[in-house]
This record gives sequence, C-alpha cells and structure tokens, in this order.
Amino acid sequence: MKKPKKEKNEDDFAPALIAASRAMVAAGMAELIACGFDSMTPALVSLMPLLDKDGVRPTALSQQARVTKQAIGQLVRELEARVYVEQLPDSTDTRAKIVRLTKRGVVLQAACAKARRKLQSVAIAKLGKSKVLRLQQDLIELAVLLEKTRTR
Amino acid sequence: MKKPKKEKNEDDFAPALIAASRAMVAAGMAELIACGFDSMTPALVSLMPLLDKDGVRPTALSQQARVTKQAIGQLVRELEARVYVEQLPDSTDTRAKIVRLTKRGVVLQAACAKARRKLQSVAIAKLGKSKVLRLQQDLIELAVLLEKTRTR
DNA sequence: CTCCGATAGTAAAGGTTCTTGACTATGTAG
DNA sequence: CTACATAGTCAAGAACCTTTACTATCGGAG
Repeated sequence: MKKPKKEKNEDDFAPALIAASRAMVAAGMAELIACGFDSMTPALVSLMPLLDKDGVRPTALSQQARVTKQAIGQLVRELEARVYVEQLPDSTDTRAKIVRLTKRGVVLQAACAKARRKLQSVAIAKLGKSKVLRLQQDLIELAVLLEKTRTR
Repeated sequence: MKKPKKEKNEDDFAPALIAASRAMVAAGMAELIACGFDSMTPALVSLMPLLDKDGVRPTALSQQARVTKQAIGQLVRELEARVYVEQLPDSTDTRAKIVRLTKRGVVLQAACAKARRKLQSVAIAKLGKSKVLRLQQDLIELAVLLEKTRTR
C-alpha cells in the first residue's frame, strides 16, 4: 500500500491549469456573446490582441500564437470573411501580406479587450489584485519553462 | 489618446493562462511519449486520473470531465480499442456500463501520474513548492468562480 | 548577374476533440 | 400503469490544428 490515506491533492496541478484555462475561454466567449458578438470562435478571439490597425504579417502572428502559418492563414481567412480584417500586399516584400484590422475589427478588438479586463476583474475580486498579477507572471514563466523542458 | 504609454501588461491574464495550459499539455504528452506511450492523445490522457481498476460509470466521467456523455463515449471507445479499459454491464442497472482499467491501463495510469508529478516538480523547482500549491488552489477556485459567473 | 538557400505564403487532406439533435431502453416515483 | 428522468447510442458536423507538398520571392555568395 503506497497510499493508505488519500492525500487530497498530489499531482493535480496540470488538471487544475487545464480546467481553469477552459473555464476562462468559455467565460470569455459568453461575455463576448453577451456583447452582441456571436459568430466568433475562441481561436479567432485569441488572435485579436495580436492584430493592429497598421497591419501585421501572418508569419509574425504565427510566431506569437505559436501555431503554423497554415493555421494562421485559415484563421485570417475566417476573420476576413467576417470583415474584421483585410489583407493587403506588403509593399516592401512581394511575397508577404499585411493583415490589417478593419473599422469593424477595431470595434471587435476593443470588445475583446473589455471582456478580458472584465474576467480579470472577476479574478481580482476573488483573489486580490496582487495575487492575480503574480499568478499571471508565474503562468508566463511556467509556460516558457515548460517549452524549454520538453524532454527532447 | 487613452493610453499614451503602453502599460506593459494590462489584461493579459487570460492569454497567459491559455498559453500555460497549452504548454503544459504539450510537455505532458512529450513526457509520456518519452516513456514509450505513443498513440495517446491529450483527451485520452486527461481521462486517466478519473479511471479506476474497480470501474466507473461513463456518466460520472462526463460530469467530472465536464463534457457530454457522447464525448466520453467516444474517448472510452478509443481507450478500449487500445486495450487500456474494458466495458462491462453494470449489474445494479441494466442501462448502465462500467468502465474499468485493464492491467495495461493501470500501467498507463501510473505513467500518466508520474508524468504529471514530474511536470509539477519542474514547476516547483522554478517557483517554489508553496507557490505552486497555492497557484494550484487558486486555479481551482478561479475555475469554479468563472463557471458561476458565466454571464447568463 | 546567376544560383541557391532561406523565407512568405498556399493547398489539400486528415486527425483530434467536442457539440447538437434525435433516439432507445431502463429505472423510479406517484 | 403512466410519466418523467436517467444511461447510453448514433450520426453529423463545427472548430482547430497539423503534416506534406508546393510556388514564388528575397538576398547574399561567388
């Protein structure tokens, strides 16, 4: 008998993290829908903070979002179909494109930022501001660390 | 000009949480593959801590995992195809099934637990034990809170 | 200038995870 | 016995992302 008494927690860190992440995504989407933005998906929303009225390269997006260029290509097409972004040729490089927020897109981006802030304020109300900010910083460090550790 | 200076962070809590969660999943899968368990997927792995040598009801799994019964049904079928679980009729209820770990499944479960513990130890090495445990608790509270808040 | 490797992007196909909607069969309370 | 809830299933499809393979352009070495 390795564990005669059940030791409550033990190694439930990863499950907790994943559950919190999912809950966060669901809450964020609900928030956004409540603001009138239906037809959005989590992946599309996740791109909004990376976009810009001045335009960004798809490749830059793919690096920041840590997904393939193809994945970004698909998401950008979806955003374009919903008229939240437009794609233009990059005048400095014939191969490249520039993805730029439309006016509609700027409005959406603001709504996304507002939703994120609201969720953060919910967390702060529960856990306290300093704790949440520390938590945020710890999560970032943890993500960086885990990517390095990746048992290569 | 609402924000003349860029205030570094602001509302990056949700993105940080999601990124950390993804990194955790990726690291966990890499760990498991390194232990010789290929052919697993994140969703299947996430079910392992909920399973049991004595057997559990699919419905119970679906409640704990917070997904539909159909989703559990699919995942259990996959685990069964890989011979990590077997399904038996529940003698106390003709409608119900019992999902039970096979010997192979018990071994896998142990490997999953080990991988989770390893990742947790990585986090502890970076952030400190008390901090990680507090983080874990905070994440659980946060998830509960967010599910209640869901802007109904 | 030409050639070549690196970079930007695209196309197609498929894997994984999960949901909705519709349905069957059994249990249970009144 | 009827009525409703519960256990589980099937089918279809949405969402997200990857791999493989490809085209076109860029930019430097010679």
